[in-house]
Amino acid sequence: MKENIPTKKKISLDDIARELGLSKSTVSRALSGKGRIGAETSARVHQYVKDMDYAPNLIARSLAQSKTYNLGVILPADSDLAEKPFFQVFLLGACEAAAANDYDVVVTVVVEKDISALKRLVHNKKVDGIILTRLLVHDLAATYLKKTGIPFLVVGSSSDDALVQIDTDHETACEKLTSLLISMGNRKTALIIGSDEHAVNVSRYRGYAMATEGSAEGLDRRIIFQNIGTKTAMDKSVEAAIREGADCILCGDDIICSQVLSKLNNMGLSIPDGIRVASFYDSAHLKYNNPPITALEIDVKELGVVAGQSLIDMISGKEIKKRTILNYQIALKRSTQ
Amino acid sequence: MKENIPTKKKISLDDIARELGLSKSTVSRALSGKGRIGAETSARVHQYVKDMDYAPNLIARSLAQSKTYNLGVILPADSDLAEKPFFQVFLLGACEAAAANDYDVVVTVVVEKDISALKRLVHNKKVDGIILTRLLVHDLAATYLKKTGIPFLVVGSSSDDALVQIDTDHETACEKLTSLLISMGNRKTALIIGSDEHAVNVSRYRGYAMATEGSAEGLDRRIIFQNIGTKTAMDKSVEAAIREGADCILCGDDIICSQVLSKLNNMGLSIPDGIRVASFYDSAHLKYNNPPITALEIDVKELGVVAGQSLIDMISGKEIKKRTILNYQIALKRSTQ
DNA sequence: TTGTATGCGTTATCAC
DNA sequence: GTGATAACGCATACAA
Repeated sequence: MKENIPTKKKISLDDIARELGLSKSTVSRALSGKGRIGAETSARVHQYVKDMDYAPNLIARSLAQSKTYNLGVILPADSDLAEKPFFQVFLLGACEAAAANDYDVVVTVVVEKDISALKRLVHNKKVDGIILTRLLVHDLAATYLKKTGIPFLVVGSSSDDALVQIDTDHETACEKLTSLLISMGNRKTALIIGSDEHAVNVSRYRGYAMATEGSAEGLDRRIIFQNIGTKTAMDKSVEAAIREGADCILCGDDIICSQVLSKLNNMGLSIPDGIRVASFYDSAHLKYNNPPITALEIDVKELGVVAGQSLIDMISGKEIKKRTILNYQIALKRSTQ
Repeated sequence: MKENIPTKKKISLDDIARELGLSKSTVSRALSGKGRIGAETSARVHQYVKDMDYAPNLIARSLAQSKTYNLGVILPADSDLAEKPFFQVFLLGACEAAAANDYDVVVTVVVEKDISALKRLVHNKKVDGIILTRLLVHDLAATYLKKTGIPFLVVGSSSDDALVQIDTDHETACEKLTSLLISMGNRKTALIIGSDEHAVNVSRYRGYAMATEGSAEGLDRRIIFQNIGTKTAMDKSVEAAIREGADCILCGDDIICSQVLSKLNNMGLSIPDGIRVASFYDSAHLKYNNPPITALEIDVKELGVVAGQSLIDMISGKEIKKRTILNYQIALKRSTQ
């Protein structure tokens, strides 16, 4: 009887073995390449597998090896972060690295004070390692993961040597940008920045402080606005900065910057004539603004790729650097000229 | 309440059974609740499990049941979409629905013409069902998934009855918004919209066309700009719209809108006095603009929740509606007054 | 109600 | 080089 109908039936190692007159283990070795295997046998198996479009059952492999070939990426769901493109672009990068290594990415969401979803993920052993995409100064997730012993890394900088870190050097970058702006003639450079519970904002603040402390005018607390989260707070900060005679406003990130721009526009201040503006983080939010905004440019997707690859290396038992620093660029635009 | 020290030893059904003088299957039934089980036995098992912090091996369960308890969410990585907050917020919603049902979310990335990552995901059987977060007019991914037989649904609207769809009724929404603007006195309402390869843009265009065709002025092709993707093209479109005497510009989405706003600002046109502006999609990009922008408001996170829950229902064999339509709101703001 | 036996599809450890 | 066979941990049809 001729069978022209392609059989949809899932085919297993057993089937292949039977069909080829071999044993399961031989077929397994032929496919994995591990252990000794005859050249001709291996060729036959590979040919058959290709012809029949054999799909190994990864679940079974997982069970046998106690490995999931999944990476966990933890995203913050706090409302102020939910729309930040950083996390999405990072995720794309991580997916790219994962796919290149035949891993997949499992996404889990946490909020600052509730990491139950993360605990569930670990408890269920659904991933071989975890990436924390944002680091808090007091980070529940990082603290928890350290105790579990599961391989993980954080995107961000910390003085905790127990953490494997991948980050841009925000502190140095912000210091350089701030210094540059001061050297360009801005005497009173204000800072409007988000929550100092976020490690990245602490780094940014430090960079800004280093630069201003070294300047002629020195650091002026009256034009520093930290923990700014709401539109109202930003508006007030801008007003206060102007009142104090700021000639330049540095924004902690892209979201803050676009709201500052809106407020300045509202106040009838033109950029760069009325006031200069720059941002410590770039994104599409700012890219097409008129005038273009001076900002730190970070290759976030690359950050995701590097983080994903590094985590896979950790899982594979390779030694990796405790701290990986990626490059940035200072893009001077018309907003500060 | 004392913190019990996490026991490192992995404990299995066998261990519990031995410890309690029961059999594996009894313990299994006690935990799953399936089949008959004595009340007292069940209580004993549950108590023991709680005390010992037992974590069932989900991989083993997957193998036994041929179920992964994973949802696949397919994200587009095309550069023009990579930073759109829609996908990120949707993903958060999907994760929420998944977590509520003890599922996890596996994210995979595709581009328009390359769905190899999706194929790998399906081939590897890493998920029980799939959500396509954007629908193209000629959608490779949807076509492929139909052939595989795996449960899946699309976020978007299609005339293909074979697709399970979840969407906002963009067509009606855009028609209503356009009609409203016309009725408010805008005689020449221009449209600047993205690729008509995206199903959503086709719907939006149809809504716009329906409304303008029914108006006094009728539909004017000279103020319709489709397939606009680059900043340059947007600038040119805005210029052309103004040249043709447009008194209002409708933007296909938030990204287009923010760039249109930038261009208008550049041209010295004030809103709403010089020209009116509205957008077919809202986001944080627009939320804090000054003046506030009239736009369609969609609860994207809720869309993600509904999509996730619906997919789980499909997987569970429940009958679900072929087409689920979610609500929207027309938010009239100062930009069109 | 509970226990026994078997299957899920691999990988790994041995002999041969 | 190759082939039985035992894990891996759970679910389930069937027997008791």
